[in-house]
Amino acid sequence: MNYEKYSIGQLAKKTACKVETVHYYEKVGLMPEPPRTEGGHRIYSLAHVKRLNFIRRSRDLGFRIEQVKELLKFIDEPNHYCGEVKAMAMQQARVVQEKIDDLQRLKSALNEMVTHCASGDKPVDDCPIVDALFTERAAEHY
Amino acid sequence: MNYEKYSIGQLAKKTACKVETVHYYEKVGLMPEPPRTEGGHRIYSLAHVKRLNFIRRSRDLGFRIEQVKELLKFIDEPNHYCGEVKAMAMQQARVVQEKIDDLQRLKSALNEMVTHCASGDKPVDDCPIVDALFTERAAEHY
DNA sequence: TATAGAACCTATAGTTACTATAGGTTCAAG
DNA sequence: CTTGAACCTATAGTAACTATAGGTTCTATA
Repeated sequence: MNYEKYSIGQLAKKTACKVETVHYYEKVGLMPEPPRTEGGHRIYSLAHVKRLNFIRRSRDLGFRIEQVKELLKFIDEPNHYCGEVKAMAMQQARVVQEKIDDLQRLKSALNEMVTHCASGDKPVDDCPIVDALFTERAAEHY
Repeated sequence: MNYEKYSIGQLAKKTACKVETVHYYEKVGLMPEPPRTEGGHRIYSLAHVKRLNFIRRSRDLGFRIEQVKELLKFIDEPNHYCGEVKAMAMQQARVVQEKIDDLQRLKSALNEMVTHCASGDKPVDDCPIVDALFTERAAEHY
């Protein structure tokens, strides 16, 4: 009962995705080349809406385009098991956790700098933040 | 007593920065054009080492190149006060906190998906993770 | 001093995941 | 039938580098 057709603009609106991004996803092979009107305009169906939702959600979760391709392969090809998808999700969770840890360290460093800079009315050459930024880096000792 | 001179390769090693990156920083105006040998090779001094350390550390802390330029302006120009630097560090700490929050949400979403996917031996069309990824997005309701 | 090869030089292209632009065509409403 | 929104393709731009090509200079050793 759902044989609705969509223009690329309608597809984009339904998926909170820009038209140019849909073009781009087609170019890099995430979205298939859809049928066209006589005049050459793309015609999409509900399956395309779902697929684009999948892609956008995966991207939002931090999967890179190549990873999204792998996820889509699991869906497009028969004989794949949920475990493969689960493994990718777990791996992605680990990657995200590492990014969080990095950012936490970074924030601590910034906060510490700010705390040491009590007044803010010193000239810049006396600023503890600037001092900290000039500190030589670990690589110094290679 | 420190009038040592460095080639670009030595500078790069001392700052854990690639030679190409130094070229790049010069091109975009973070590093000054240094004196050259007769043959055209760049000659750096300790001041350059310090400046590059400052740049790299700022970048590591998540400042964008344009922000690093502003920080350097505070240092290069007279009559700036520590407070300006402090304000930028505090702003940067806020930006970092926002990124952390985003990633935390993202990780929760991934973990929740993984938890719902108990066994992993189901075919992909039954996978709760795939289901979740197909879920239509908020923008649907625009 | 001659020479080999490491290090340097410039300029350009590639990376990621889009976004923006230009210049032209088609569609749909009135 | 006209108008203007939406569409089309192709190309360039974004951030912050990294990599490559093709050529020159420096420096250590014979």
